[in-house]
Order: sequence, then C-alpha cells, then structure tokens
Amino acid sequence: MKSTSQPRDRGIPEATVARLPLYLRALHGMAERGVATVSSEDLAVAAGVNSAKLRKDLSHLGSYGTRGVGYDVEYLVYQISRELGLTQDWAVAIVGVGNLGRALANYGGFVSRGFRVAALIDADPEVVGDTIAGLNVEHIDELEAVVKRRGVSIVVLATPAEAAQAVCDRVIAVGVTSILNFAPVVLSVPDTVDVRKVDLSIELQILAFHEQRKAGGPLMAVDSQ
Amino acid sequence: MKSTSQPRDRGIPEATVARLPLYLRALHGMAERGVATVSSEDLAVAAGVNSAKLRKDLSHLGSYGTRGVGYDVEYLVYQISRELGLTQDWAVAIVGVGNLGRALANYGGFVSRGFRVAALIDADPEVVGDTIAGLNVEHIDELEAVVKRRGVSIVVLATPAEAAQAVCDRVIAVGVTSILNFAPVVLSVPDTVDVRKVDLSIELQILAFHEQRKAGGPLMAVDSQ
DNA sequence: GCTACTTTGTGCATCGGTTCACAAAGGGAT
DNA sequence: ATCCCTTTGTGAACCGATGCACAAAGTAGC
Repeated sequence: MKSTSQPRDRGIPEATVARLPLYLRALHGMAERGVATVSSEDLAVAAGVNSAKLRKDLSHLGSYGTRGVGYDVEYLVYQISRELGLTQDWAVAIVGVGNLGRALANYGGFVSRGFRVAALIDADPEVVGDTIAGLNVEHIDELEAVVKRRGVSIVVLATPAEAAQAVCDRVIAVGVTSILNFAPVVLSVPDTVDVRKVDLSIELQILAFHEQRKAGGPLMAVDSQ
Repeated sequence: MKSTSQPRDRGIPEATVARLPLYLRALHGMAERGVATVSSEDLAVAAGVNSAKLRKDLSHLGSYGTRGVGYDVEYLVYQISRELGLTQDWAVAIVGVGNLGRALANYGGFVSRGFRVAALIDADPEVVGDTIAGLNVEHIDELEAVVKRRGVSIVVLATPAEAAQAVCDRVIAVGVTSILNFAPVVLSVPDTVDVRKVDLSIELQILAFHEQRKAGGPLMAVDSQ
C-alpha cells in the first residue's frame, strides 16, 4: 500500500459507478440462492459485462477479492452498497402523480433498497388528497414545506414537460441537489445539482434508428454489428 | 465509393445517435415558435450540449448547414427524422400491463412521432379484455399471433422481472429485433437483437452515490466537481 | 515445503468521444 | 466587386473507458 492508508480511491470513474448497481443486483440474486463466493468471470456473465472490466471496476473500490478464489458475495454486497450510499435511507419525493408518477409510487424495486418514497405531490386538486401506495398526495403549494419536513434529498419529476422547470427551480431553492427527471425537457440547473434523465421516447427513437438499418434503409449496406 | 458521392456516411457514432432525438425535440419546439433558421450555438443551448459537439454530430448526417447563417429548422427536422427512421410508422407492442405498462400506454410523447402502440398484452386474466388507452388488452398466449398480425417491430417489456426473459425469447423467435426493457434483469439475446434498458432503480442509485459524496461521506474530501 | 492450478489486480495499447481552434464558405453592406 | 462579419465543418490534441495479457498472490494436493 504505497500511497495512502485509505483502501479506496475517492475518484471512481463515472462509467464504473453506473455499473455498480448492476453488479449489486446480480450479487443479491446470488446471495439469495446461497452462493458464498463468486469469480469475476461468473459475476461478469450474470451482470452482462466483460470480466476484465468487472475486475477493474471492483478494483476502484479496493482489493476485496481473493486470488485463486474470487469474491465473497456478502462482503462485496456490503462494500458496493456502502460505496453507493445505500446503507443509509434516502427519502424520495415524487412530483407529478399522473400515470407515470403513480406507476413509480407503486413500483416495488423503487422502494426496495435504501430508498423510501416519502412524499407524493401534485397540482391537480382532483388528485390531491388521494391515497396512492399508502401515501397521501399533497398539494404543490406544500412542496417546499414537505421537502424540508420529510428530509427529502432526491426528487423525482414526473410532471408534464411545461411544469418541470418550475418545480425543479423550487426544489433546488430549498436545497435539493439530486433530481431524476422523467419530463421530456432539458432542465437548466446550477452545476452543483445532479440531474439524471429518463426519456422513453428517446430510447424508442434510438431503437428505431438501428431497426431501420437492419431492415435495410436507403443504400442498405451489410454491416457487421 | 470512398467518400464523396454519398452525402451521408453510414457509420454514425452511437453517441451521436443518442443525441439526435434531443436535437429533434429542440427543433420541433423552435418550428412551433416559428423559428426559420437556427445557429449551432442556439440549438446547442436548447439541447443542453456543447456547440462544437452539435456541429460534429450534424456533420455525420451531411452538410446541411449554411456557413454564416445556420441551419434551416424545417429541413433539419426532416433530415434527422429520416435518419432516425421516424418518417415511417413503427408498431410497438407493450407486454405487461401493470402500473408501468399502463403509464406507457397512456404516455402521449410515446405515440407522438413515428410510434404507434399497436398492442397491449398481459398474462393476468383479470386485466385481459380491459380497454386501456383505447386498446384491448390481449392474452399472452396470443403474443406471437398479435406480433405478426400487427406488424410489430419494437416490443416494450414492462413485465415483472421473472417473466421478462421468457417473453423476450418468444418475441425474438417471431422475428422481433428491437426491445425496450423496463424489467430489472439482464436479458440474454443473440447479438442480432438490440436491447435498450431503462432501470429506475439504477438511476436512483447513481444519484445516491453522488448525493452521498456531496453530503460528505466517510472521509469527506472537498472535491472539485 | 514444493509444485500445479486458479483467479485477481493492473500496466499498456487501443478506441471512441469530446473539445479546441481555425480555415473555408457563405451573406450583406458599400 | 471587395471587404467584413458570421457561422459551419473539421483536423488534431486530449481524455476517459475498454480489453488484452500477464505477473502477483492466493489455494490445494502431495
């Protein structure tokens, strides 16, 4: 250990971070099936990645494997969970309780590990007061109060596109710095704030692009992919 | 035919393809507001990217700009749409009509341009026969027949995790090669098939990772990001 | 203890993507 | 027609991520 007494380097590549949840899911599955240790090769297959990549990813967290043996499943679950911050409890607010918001509120995997839907918020008086997934839907006027009171640190935007930026600005104003945006708009935020975007229509368009090629677009060329 | 007689190079970088829908959306907004031409700088801002990147992206489609002026909005909309394959009509089937499937079926932006939800399919007899978003929910036994009959070329998987692989195998067997997967599993498919994955829980975990750092994880270090 | 075998962790070459910076190309004014 | 201004398109440097291939480090058997 040449440079520091810290096992983990604090600079984990973004691409690695994006894959850790994948490994974690595969590991959970293995733990449930009673698997005690796993090789990088097996775990890589389960997560759908190359084993060298997996090893390099894990090496960014520290040296948690044993040469000649593999990784201890439980231990690795713990280390990845801790690295991702899943050992603490995150309060999530969902703003916009339309079809999508409702689906998210009811989505099991959402609440599963580390995350807890702490508030549902909407502007429509028709919806406010309803109970969805065991939670009372609160009015958008209460947004700031609810976020503060419940200690919300992650906000999920499932509003119509027009409303997203305004809601975004308001939650940032009360200190939220992590936003998961389902509205099809480019949010403008200070760079202290993290926004992740999920856009169904974009995913479809990307599929259509590749499908068109396969089906033989103009000037159809046999391609190797 | 090495380079010049074809306007478009057939090898568009994946990263570029992923951004084209973003440009397209920004352009549609501009067209609606009556904007006739736009500079790479303005369009880049609207799409939330760097202007050099935008120009390089567009240059992969061909030389559709005018130096000193910018891009013709209508024309660019057409070119990008065509490149993405949105000038044709894609029949989409949604398998799994739970909360999420329902949300997707009702999601407006989904159907908007080029895509049409052509079938809803579920295994639950309770749901089969219901009308959702104007469509009759059909039984999973009809899967192959429905896909063929309606000319479905893109399948959206919104089933529980356990069912996803089986449904996936079946639709691939009848010739589907584009799948949008919302189930939290790694699908195994032949490499002639394109799978795109949307995983809500992974997105949250990535946010939690960054949030933890900002909030000061163990050994909190001031970082420059 | 020594040898044979397994599997990790990583140095290194490579690749795709981003960004800078500028020459080339057009428009408009005079 | 010429000059100046704007904006595109792209060569080239840079940066992060990927994947190969192997030494290091461990286990197991004798």
